[in-house]
Amino acid sequence: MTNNYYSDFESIKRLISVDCVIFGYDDEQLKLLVFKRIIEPSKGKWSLLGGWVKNDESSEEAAHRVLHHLTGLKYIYQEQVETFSKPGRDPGGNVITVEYYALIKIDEFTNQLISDYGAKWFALKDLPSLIFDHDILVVKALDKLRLKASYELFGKHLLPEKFTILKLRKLYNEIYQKEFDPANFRKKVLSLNVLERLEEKDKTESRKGAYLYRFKDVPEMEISGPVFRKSFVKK
Amino acid sequence: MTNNYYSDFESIKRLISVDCVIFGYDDEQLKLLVFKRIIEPSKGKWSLLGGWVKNDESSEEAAHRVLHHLTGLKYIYQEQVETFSKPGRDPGGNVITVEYYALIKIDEFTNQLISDYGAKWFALKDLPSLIFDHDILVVKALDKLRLKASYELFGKHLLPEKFTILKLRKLYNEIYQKEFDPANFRKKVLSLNVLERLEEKDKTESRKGAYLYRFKDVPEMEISGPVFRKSFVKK
DNA sequence: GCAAAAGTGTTAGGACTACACCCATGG
DNA sequence: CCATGGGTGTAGTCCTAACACTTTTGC
Repeated sequence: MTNNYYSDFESIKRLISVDCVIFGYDDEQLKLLVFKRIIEPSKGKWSLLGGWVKNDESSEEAAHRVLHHLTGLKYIYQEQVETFSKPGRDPGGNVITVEYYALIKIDEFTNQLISDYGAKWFALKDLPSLIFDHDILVVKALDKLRLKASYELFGKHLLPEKFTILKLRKLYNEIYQKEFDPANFRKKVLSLNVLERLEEKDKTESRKGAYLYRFKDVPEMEISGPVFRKSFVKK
Repeated sequence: MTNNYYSDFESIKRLISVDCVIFGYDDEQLKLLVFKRIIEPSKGKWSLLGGWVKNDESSEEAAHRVLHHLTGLKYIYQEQVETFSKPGRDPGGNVITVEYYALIKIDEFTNQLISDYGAKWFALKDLPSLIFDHDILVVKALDKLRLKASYELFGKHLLPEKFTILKLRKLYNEIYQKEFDPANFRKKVLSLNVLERLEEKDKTESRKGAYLYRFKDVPEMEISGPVFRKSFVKK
């Protein structure tokens, strides 16, 4: 299928991989899924989920393939972050990596798959040192995540279908490592008009009980400016 | 130098290219430099500046190399945008492209180099259709440019060393395709404290004459939030 | 004097912060 | 009845939009 106008350049072809920074949210903590590497070099050390990009697929497809294979989920939110190509970044070969982050609802898939792969969820602050330049990749993914969460109401892909405003606020607290004011957070979030209140209350976190909300079924939440200004956080 | 732990994967190696969206600002218009393609396929059609990523270099280095070769400039501002890898995106072969945008001060390099390459500056609105997926790459670069210009005072790499507030405002008008209010723009921009007023006036644009400014010599302008809110633009 | 951009001042409104305050209820 | 989160209200602050107004100077 592929033409070969470029057949003179066989010698500068390179291996392409994808690396996935997998975020989950559980136990009121933002967590990352990392893996005990099963191939050399650095076999046995912690790394991000990776995989090769095959000839007949895009990096998006490759990332989706490895994520699907791991989790069994058919839809996984993923977003391209950045591409790393410095020679020597992978001691095993001259590999270019396209980085993605993925958002997983931890409650939706079994831990069986995780243990099969020697994987483990770590809270951000407990994350061990990772191989190669993967520590940098994590920082880049977090930056992108934070940027995204500042431009649109975020949480659809990390929280369960139904959640309280408190849960959402705690997620934001985690992402920005700051305490949002409960009253102001509530008003701001509801004013965005992207949440739908259900006629159901959750009483596990308060005597009074809090309404459950879910994200409205809109194709994409378009907000033409920052959701949260820098000063929206206390102190 | 390179190990070959991955020698089983020779067959999925791919060609990597860089494509550069080159922005310039001249005649009060934001312009793009595009090229008459000199190789097949699509030889003779308009395209972005591209080049192969060699084995011993990163994509950043490759982009810098082709930009330097074109312009003769030793420092060029460039930023990675996104990576495109869909099979078939380049009819000439199975090529993965890392996209960069670059900012050029049009007055700083000769048009000789440009004509040697069959290149031409186009104002955004006059841009012809480009080969492959390059039209999409241009949109992505513009999005990234606009995002950047909303988070920090922008123009250092597009304007001459010395410029008036009017020039800066017209650049912002161009980037956002909107009319900023002269009085408010001035106050906002000066309040950011990143510009230095020179004891020099430019009288070409008004009888009264306007002070020239330049960007202060700070390593990087750190602003922890949007410079311009969405509502900063008129109407 | 007039036009046109430079530059300053002012006012109104919107958004956000901080915090007070009431509500509901399980223990 | 009290502690706790749920939820509402509000004063004050900050930011900015809109626009009036003065300045300067070449023509």
